[in-house]
Amino acid sequence: MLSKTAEYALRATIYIALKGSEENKLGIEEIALGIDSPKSFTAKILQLLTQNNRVISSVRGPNGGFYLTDRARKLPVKAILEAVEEASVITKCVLGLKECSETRPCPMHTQYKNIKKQLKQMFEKTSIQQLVDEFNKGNYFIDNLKGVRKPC
Amino acid sequence: MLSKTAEYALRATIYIALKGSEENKLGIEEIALGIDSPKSFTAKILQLLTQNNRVISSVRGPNGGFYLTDRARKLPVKAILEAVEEASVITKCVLGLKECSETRPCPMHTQYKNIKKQLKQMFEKTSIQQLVDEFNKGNYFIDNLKGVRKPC
DNA sequence: TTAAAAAAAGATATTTGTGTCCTTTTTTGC
DNA sequence: GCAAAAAAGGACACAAATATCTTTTTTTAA
Repeated sequence: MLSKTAEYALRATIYIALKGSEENKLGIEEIALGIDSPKSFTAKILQLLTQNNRVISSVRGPNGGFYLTDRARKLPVKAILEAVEEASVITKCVLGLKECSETRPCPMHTQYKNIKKQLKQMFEKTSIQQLVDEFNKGNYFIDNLKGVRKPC
Repeated sequence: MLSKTAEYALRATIYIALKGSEENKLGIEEIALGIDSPKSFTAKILQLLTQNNRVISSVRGPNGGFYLTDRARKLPVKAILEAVEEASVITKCVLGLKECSETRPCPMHTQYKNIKKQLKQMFEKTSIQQLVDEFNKGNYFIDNLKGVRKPC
C-alpha cells in the first residue's frame, strides 16, 4: 500500500506530535528509536517533512530538535503523504491505467472507486491531532511507544 | 497501492481471459500491446502466473500462446496477487507496524480496518470471470483494448 | 526430419527505493 | 569567541523493482 518512506513519515510525525512540543523538541535518535526505524534514513524523511508542507518544524543546535506547531497539528494526514510525494494512492487506478475514470473505467473501477473514496476520506478528513487524541485514549501503539490511558 | 508487476499481472490476466481461449491462444506480443506494458517484463510475469496458482496456461511452439482454463476463470482476483506475491496489501498495517491488531492497534487501525476489509472482499469475492463479464457489458477499458458492447 | 514459431530460462542492464556515513551549517551556553 | 550539540546536506552503498536481450527448449507443420 505505502512505501517505507511514507510509513516512516507517518509514524515519525505522529510520534513527534505525541511526545514533542516547541518547549520539548525531540532528537532524531529518540524518534527513530520510538518508531523503530533506521535513524539516518528517517532523518532524510524528516527533512522532506520540514521542507514540504511544513508538516514538522526543526531547530538546529543544542536543545534543538523536531516538533509540530499548532498549525501543523491541524493538517490532514494527507499533508504528510504529499510531503513525501505519495498522495497519489488516493487517486490512482488500481490496475495502473493512466486514464481511468467514470467515462473510461477499467474493469475494477466500479468496485474500487468506493474503496478509493474511503481512503481519500480517511487521509483528508483526519487531522494529525485527531490521531494524537485517538492515541491518548490509551492502548494504542506506534511501535515502541504505547498509549496509556491517564488515571481519572 | 500495487506494484507495476501486480498491475501488469492483473491487466494481462484479464486481457487473456477476455480475448483468448484454448482454441485461440494469445502471444506475448499481442498481450503486451493490448495492455500497454513492456513485452519482456510482461513475459516474466506471465511465467509467474503459469507457475504459481496456475492462473494462466501456456503452450509452446507454433500456434502456442497463453489462455485461461475454465477452472482458472473461476479463481478470485486474489489468486493473481498471490502468484506475484503481493496479496499482503489486504492484510498489512497502513503504518507498517509488524504487530498491529485489534489488541495492539496503531493509531489509524480503527479507521483503516474497514478499508482493508473491503479490499479483501473485493479481491477474494470477485472472480476473474466476473471481471470479464463486467468488461463485456461494454464501455470498459484495459488500456489499448476497448470494451465494445456487442450489437443486439 | 527439418525449419519456424513460440514460450521458458538465463544473463544482464537500468532505475528506484532504502539505508549509511561523513561533512557542513546553525545554534546555544560558557 | 569557542566548544559542543543538533539538524542539514552531500556522497555513497546496497538491495529490490523494473526492463531488456540472448539462448534454450518445446511444438508444429511442411
